[in-house]
Amino acid sequence: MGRSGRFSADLGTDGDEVCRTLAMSSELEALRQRFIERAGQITQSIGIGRVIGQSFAHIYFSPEPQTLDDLTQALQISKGSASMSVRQLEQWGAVRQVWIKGERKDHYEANDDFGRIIRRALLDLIGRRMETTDTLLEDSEAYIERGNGAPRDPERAFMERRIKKMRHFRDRAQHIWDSSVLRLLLK
Amino acid sequence: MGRSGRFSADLGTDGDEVCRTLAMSSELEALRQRFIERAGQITQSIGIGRVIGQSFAHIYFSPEPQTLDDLTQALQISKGSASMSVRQLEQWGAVRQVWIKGERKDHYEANDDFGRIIRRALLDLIGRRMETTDTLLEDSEAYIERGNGAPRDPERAFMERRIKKMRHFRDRAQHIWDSSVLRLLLK
DNA sequence: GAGTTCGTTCAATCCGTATTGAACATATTG
DNA sequence: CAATATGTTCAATACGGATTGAACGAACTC
Repeated sequence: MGRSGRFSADLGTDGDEVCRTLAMSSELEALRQRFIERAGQITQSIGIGRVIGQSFAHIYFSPEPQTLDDLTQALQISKGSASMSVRQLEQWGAVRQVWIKGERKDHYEANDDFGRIIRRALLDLIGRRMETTDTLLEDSEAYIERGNGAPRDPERAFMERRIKKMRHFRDRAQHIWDSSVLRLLLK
Repeated sequence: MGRSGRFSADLGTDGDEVCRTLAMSSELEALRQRFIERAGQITQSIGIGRVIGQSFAHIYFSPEPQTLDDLTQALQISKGSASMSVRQLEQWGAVRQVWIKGERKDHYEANDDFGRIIRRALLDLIGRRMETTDTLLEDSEAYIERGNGAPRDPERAFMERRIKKMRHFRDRAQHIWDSSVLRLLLK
């Protein structure tokens, strides 16, 4: 009988759920809760939603791979939330799906290489934003270029200076971003 | 009469306002608007509110120092918003107050040293967050330390590994933060 | 000192976005 | 194939934080 006993009908509703997380000492469990709560606060404060952080922390601090149902129960969130948060985490490589023989639900375990996770997330969140501002800067430079022989008014000269400063900063920021920050975080 | 003409009663409502910003070519003005809008989008997306970015961009792209009233009119925001955003910008050194002889309103001009501005803002926004997580990590380590001679259960050993990994990452992040990122941005 | 002009504050409100959950799609079982 | 179990989607909603604006205080004017 053993492992396959989970299919016996007499257990009723969700009798198999109790085995997913072994009982922890209450103090250890309290710390675990605090980590989860804190992770939620962090992700919320950087604007990617509370459940993302909570979900990751829950999986990270679970010895066994966790299912969506585990998340809905542990964090008191909806099925939809659990699904979306896990998919986002997967996209950043923060969790990976593991197959457990004989189980139908999807199980997820945490990646503990934080450097890679944050690198991917930052690339995703910030990387694309830099591009969108470029067109505006280029339009401005085109405008300046175009009117180079035109009569000089102070208004125009002022804008020219400001735009050049922006370009200068933008290029330096790009350089720092590309060469330093990401490389440092990775290894 | 000239400059003091602003006190003459016949001008009524806000006749003096028209002189604050010289008329720009409509194309230049359009670019200016796009910069302001874009700045608002950026600051909003990083979670510090839209008006902060808009206010800074407006001041940055104005040849003359700007007043709170200028902001409320140009950005269509309330007096309160203008006041709060400028105070925040001042705290980060993004704008500074300048005194204009014979004027009662406060005037602000933009700092164009973006490196310093961002450095200060990041220190303010992120710096303090790192501290708050520390206590939790320290509590966890204290717990581990305390029970060092106790009977080993796998649950506990697992948590111990995870907490150690967190600590390791946390220290490295702190190091990168302190030594690299801020220094790079500054000069 | 009464009357203005400005800047600040903070409770009330508004708005955007995170979250929900019912409906749907897909896979699995007997 | 019907029945069940699971994951996903997205329109509706709920919630939190941004924004407002009335009330206040401070500084100035006559």
